[in-house]
Amino acid sequence: MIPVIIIEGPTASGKTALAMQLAKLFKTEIISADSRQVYKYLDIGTAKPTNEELCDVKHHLISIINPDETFNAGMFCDNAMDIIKELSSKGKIPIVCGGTGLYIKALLEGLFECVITDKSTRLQLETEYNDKGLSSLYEELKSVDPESALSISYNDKQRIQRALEVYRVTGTTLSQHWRSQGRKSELKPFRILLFEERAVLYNRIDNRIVNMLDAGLLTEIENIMTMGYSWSSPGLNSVGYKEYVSYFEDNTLLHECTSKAQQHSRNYAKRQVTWYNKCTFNLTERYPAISICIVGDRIKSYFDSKMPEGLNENSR
RNA sequence: GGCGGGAUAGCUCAGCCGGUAGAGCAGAGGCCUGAAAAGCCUUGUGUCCCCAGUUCGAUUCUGGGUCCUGCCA
Repeated sequence: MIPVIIIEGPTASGKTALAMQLAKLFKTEIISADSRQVYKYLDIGTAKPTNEELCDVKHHLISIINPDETFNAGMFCDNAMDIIKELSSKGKIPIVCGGTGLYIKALLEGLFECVITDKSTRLQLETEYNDKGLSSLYEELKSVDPESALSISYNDKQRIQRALEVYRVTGTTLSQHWRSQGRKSELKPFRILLFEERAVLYNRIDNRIVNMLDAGLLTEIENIMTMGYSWSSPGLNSVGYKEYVSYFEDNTLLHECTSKAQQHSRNYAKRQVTWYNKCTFNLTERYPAISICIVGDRIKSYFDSKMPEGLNENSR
């Protein structure tokens, strides 16, 4: 079992700052579990660590793909596991830090075996959706994989298409894949959740968006467009960016876009909190109230006998 | 000043020929197995601006008021 420290929490809860402090304390590196920070050039709006922080502590899975590329939970797991093993072999406890709950769940619990690299089926399903409508796709799912259809809403286009895609490509239903999926995790995680009172968190979020503008968010967007990317690039479909389409394209007032961005960030934070409600953590704390020394000790004693060879010296 | 348009849920607005009212968004709660900052589910009693009139009954019609707003001056 490989020890890893995992830091989770809703947006603007202080994950980056805590990760920095723990990385220094344990002389280790950080693996970002963030579906947006993987994008190059989207720096300000995704609240990436600052250049200074990136120099200070080595970060992984940040700025690794272009705005017109896609990333997913499977790619995250593959990449993250490689890095985790590498760090672990050097006697370091990797710190996984990020707000993309699915990525961390996938890392800890695994995904079923299904590698779909060809995008033609997905495109085909999109065509069928446009031609015949969602209900037709849902009917197909009901006949092919009634079990999955039962748990997927007839309105949930994304999941209906996904379930059909899996079936068409692999010849096996999604529910069957899940049933035969193994759940052997190689990781021994120490999970930390950063929480905050709703009102305080919302306030932080609102301020953060304003600070992003001050930090040059609009210029960042203009630069990305100048590089040849467009609003249809997957990376730009992110909270804190997509709300500004109308500012650039339709002359919508800046403050209207900003208040939308704030609103969507709050919605996002709420969804994250709901997700975390059913996860179990070794430590639940507020930032910056959290004491690094105490957390450090808790982590050390938790891993105590599970430390890889040489780790104890490294962490002192 | 003249001619219009409007006043309905926190916000933007629907309400056909009169029977006390709904959508989207927000808010609240929840779901989540390769798009997850995505996607989805549940949840809507409010002086229908005020006053009078017509009517068995008015948010809905008529008259008067008040306040917004557009065009012309």
